[in-house]
Amino acid sequence: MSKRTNSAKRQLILDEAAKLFKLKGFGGTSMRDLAAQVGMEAASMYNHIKSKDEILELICFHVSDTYIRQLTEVEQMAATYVEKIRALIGRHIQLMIEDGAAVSVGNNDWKYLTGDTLEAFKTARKRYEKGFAALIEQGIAAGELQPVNVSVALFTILSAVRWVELWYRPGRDVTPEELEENIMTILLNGLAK
Amino acid sequence: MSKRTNSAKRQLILDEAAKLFKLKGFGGTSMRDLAAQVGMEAASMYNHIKSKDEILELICFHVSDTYIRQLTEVEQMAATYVEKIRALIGRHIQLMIEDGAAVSVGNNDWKYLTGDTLEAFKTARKRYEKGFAALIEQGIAAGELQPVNVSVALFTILSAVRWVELWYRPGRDVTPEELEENIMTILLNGLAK
DNA sequence: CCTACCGATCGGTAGG
DNA sequence: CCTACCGATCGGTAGG
Repeated sequence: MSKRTNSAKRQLILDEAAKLFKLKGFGGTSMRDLAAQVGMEAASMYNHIKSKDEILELICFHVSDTYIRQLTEVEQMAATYVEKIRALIGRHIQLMIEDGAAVSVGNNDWKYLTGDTLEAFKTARKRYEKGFAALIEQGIAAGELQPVNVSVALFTILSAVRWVELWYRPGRDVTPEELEENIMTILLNGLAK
Repeated sequence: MSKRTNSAKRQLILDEAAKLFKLKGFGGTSMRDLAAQVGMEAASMYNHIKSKDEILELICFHVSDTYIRQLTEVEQMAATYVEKIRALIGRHIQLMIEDGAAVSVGNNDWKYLTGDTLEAFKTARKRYEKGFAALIEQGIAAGELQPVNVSVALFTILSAVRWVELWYRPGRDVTPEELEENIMTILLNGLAK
């Protein structure tokens, strides 16, 4: 039971850290800020985590692991390339709605990682990008997609979806379903009539 | 002549600051880092700028002023809404190619602004968003655009374009013209055939 | 989980 | 434009 309590505290620290990093950036968040949010002294947090850097690592790799798992799921689907891309974008949006703070850290604060950890994160991200790019490339080759530059299409999609994490709140007048449908319409069918 | 020299140094400080903030974030960049990049001691920079916060302000408002000027230009064009939106997206991409570091700071580090300055920046950004949204809304009303949610379309476009600042380098195998054309195709005509 | 504290580094100033 | 330095705050540790 003490173990369950400890790991709950640890998770609380990670969750609050993600929120603060999103709000003020990794560099703009002090361990004293975080401690106040969690409800303990800064020194006490070191019973649950090793360092400020470890917090950043855990959040970043939680996000990149999730992304890669989603890619693997979609790759194994029996579907057209358009359907696969649609499924991957959908999962992307879903993750932002469910875990926006962590995604924000993985998008913006990963650059504060150092050494091997930084390299490992970059590698994970590149792997995801390559997998996504392959879907687009095959979709073009199969005649399902417009013959655009693959890199441009990839980053336009990944980027187009990013604002959700900054914007979406449960109180919005747009439901997650509408949101997903609207974004999908713009990216796949275009805004113009 | 001494005035010209001084303001050139000041500009150099601002340019190097934008690059460093983009690379390491405002919170992760020290005045000593910046001084080393500029080629003087930290203390000496205070002959050219008032504070670290002033540097951030100058960069952020340079960007927001440019955006608002571009919006005004486009609003005064005699053209269809689709053409206006196309023109505004084009200017957006152009600015990122020409002044990517400053745009990055205006996108990511504005949150380190404080007090009235922070409020003024938020107001400028909101003004730009409202102007852009109005173009989309009128485009839908005129039957030129798909009847999507205006906020979703606005942020999808603004966001879709943001990766250019992270990705574009003169050495890329894509020219600025191709880049613009490809992004425009995806956003306006859609990726799917 | 806290009090007390460490060395390092921060943004910025004084004085020349 | 530099040397020398300020008070404040940083991430983190010792010891209980």
